[in-house]
Amino acid sequence: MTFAQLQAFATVARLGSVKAAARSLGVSEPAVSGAVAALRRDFGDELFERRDGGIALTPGGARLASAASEILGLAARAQRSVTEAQGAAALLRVAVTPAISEQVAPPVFDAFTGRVQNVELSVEVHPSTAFAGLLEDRIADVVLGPRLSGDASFGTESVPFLRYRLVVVARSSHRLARRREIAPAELAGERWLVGPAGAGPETAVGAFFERHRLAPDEVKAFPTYAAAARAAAAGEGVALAITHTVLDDLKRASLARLDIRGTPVERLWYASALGPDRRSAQAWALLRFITTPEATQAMLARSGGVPADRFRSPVYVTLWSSHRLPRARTKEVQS
Amino acid sequence: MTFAQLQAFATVARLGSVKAAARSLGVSEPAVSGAVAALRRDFGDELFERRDGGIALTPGGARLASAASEILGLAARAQRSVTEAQGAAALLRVAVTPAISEQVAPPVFDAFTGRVQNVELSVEVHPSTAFAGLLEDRIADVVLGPRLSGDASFGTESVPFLRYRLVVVARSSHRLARRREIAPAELAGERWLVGPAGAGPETAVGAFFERHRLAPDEVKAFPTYAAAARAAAAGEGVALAITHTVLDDLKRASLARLDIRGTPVERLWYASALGPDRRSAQAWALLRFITTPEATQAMLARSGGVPADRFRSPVYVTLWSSHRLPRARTKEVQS
DNA sequence: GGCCCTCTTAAGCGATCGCTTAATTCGGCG
DNA sequence: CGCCGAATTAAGCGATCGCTTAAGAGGGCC
Repeated sequence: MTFAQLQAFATVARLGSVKAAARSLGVSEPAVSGAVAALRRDFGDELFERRDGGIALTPGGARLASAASEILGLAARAQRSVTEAQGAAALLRVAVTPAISEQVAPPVFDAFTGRVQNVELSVEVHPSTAFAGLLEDRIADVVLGPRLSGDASFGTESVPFLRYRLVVVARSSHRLARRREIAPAELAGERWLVGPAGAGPETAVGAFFERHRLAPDEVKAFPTYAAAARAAAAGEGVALAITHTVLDDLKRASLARLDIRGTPVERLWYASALGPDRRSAQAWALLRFITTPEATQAMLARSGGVPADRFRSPVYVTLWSSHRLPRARTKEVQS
Repeated sequence: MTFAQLQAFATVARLGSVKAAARSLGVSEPAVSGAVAALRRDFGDELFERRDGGIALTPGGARLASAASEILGLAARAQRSVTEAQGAAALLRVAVTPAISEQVAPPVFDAFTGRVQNVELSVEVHPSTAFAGLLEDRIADVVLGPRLSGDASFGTESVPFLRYRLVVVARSSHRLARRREIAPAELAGERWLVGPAGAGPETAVGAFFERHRLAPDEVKAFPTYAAAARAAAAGEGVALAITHTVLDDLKRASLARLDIRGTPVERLWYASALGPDRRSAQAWALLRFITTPEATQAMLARSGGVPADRFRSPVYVTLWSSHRLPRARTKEVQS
């Protein structure tokens, strides 16, 4: 698989004809046909077949066409981005959990880039289970989320940067809203409204379930934590929320805190990076900055929104891409 | 630029040493060094330099390392995805606007995949300005959003699938909440809360501004439309909202509709695809389905959330990637 | 300076790429 | 059937790839 082959196939898929693709690329027909033949061998898939005048992509061909477009787009972007980077700002790659992405990242990164000169941030959203690999593979310089667990933390350093409290919330008219000291088991029958990360064991909700041996039969995931809280306010169920993000709703009584025993749950978020000797100057700066009162201030200020122009900056945010980390497998990838 | 070269460089960046990378890849040091040298020539960037024992990436090198990881990951995923697709479901690639993505896509796609066998959906979020190119380049089979404009619609077919109304909303205690027949100009001084698409001319908000010659000096963008509505309920400003998504808030009076002259604004969303002869069977199916009462029903049902397991399915969602569409430029990309 | 370690350059070699022209196969159509 | 357009296969050729071994080049460090 080469870039030229992908380019040829992508063009064929786009134009729906080998002949047209050859013309468009300025080469002969067999050149294109040969490139496609090579891909066919590689993938063991016909990719497309002739069908009444035009061509019809096979399922595999459709996937490859999609991937090829993406890869070529990325390659072209890389070209631009590298050449534009001559003497430009250093790139600091940060990975965060979905919760942090929504609830504290925008203001704190805003403050950071305002404070530190010559840094450009790239933020990606990943499940915390991937964090150790991201650091080790140098795909991220800093990760923000729960502390790296046990053996995964080898060679890394974590500093806590924010303490937060989790409470169970529901609509004010909820049957448990006026009760005191409620046993966690009473929540068993509830419908749980969770964020985009779901309720897996690596999430705060999952940990809460595990701790209290809850196994709710109804869990509904929302594309954002704000949407989950909103649904809770609408009476659709209960949610585990970070206190300072729902202060307003509690005050306005559109949400009520359920007084579950064992809550509020206190937790810490950590900033992690590789060891001091394997860490860029920018990573140092972020680790220093994120523990300052200024950063804490920014995170606790009720946000949820960012200025329009800044939000539209070309920050690449990938949600739940089922992204396999690249391993050293030249032969397979390249073949 | 070849995959092998990218692999070599990514490994060097990851391990912080040419020697270690060579060992890891199972080749000699000059092999790795040579691959990096080729990239250096291509990009005209040093990529990294020796720095006290290890190496330090240049800004360009950091960008390339990041891009290389992504490209290799994508390539590996493509391998898997194509080989897994043997006799599998056909892939239907749909592009939607941010608004549709949040407010109608989940239930309708849910209903569609439940109805139509043997289809796998891939949904990407793009600004509607990119739609014509996505169809023409066969990156998307169907796009959902505003009608394709004038010359961009050549060779395509659009069918309207949902009529919706936009109203201006604010907190119930807003100074304009009890007024009638308000002149749009009175909104000039307000702070506008908009969705992730911002307030560009291609958005509904932007069109509203233009129509009434409003040029608000304060526009705040939120990562979701739900968050913007929530902020409006908190009194942070006014928002343009789709009526059926805020029915609950209006009923509970946590939001009030402002009776601006010219509102409600009626608009239509269209499903567009290439002409009938250049369209896959799956695209046909979606275009047919999306105009059925069943689909309309699904879209209007108040949602905002999707079942947990389905949401975690490997649907690739890209938000505001500043993704350049690939053009036929073999020489440059491949060099 | 001398030594070690790491990265880079040089020279060379087989395999593959990417392209060409020419011939062949495939499918629809009168 | 015979024709035609489109796609593929075949054969060949120069350039590049990707790798090797061998020989420089550039720093720390004693």
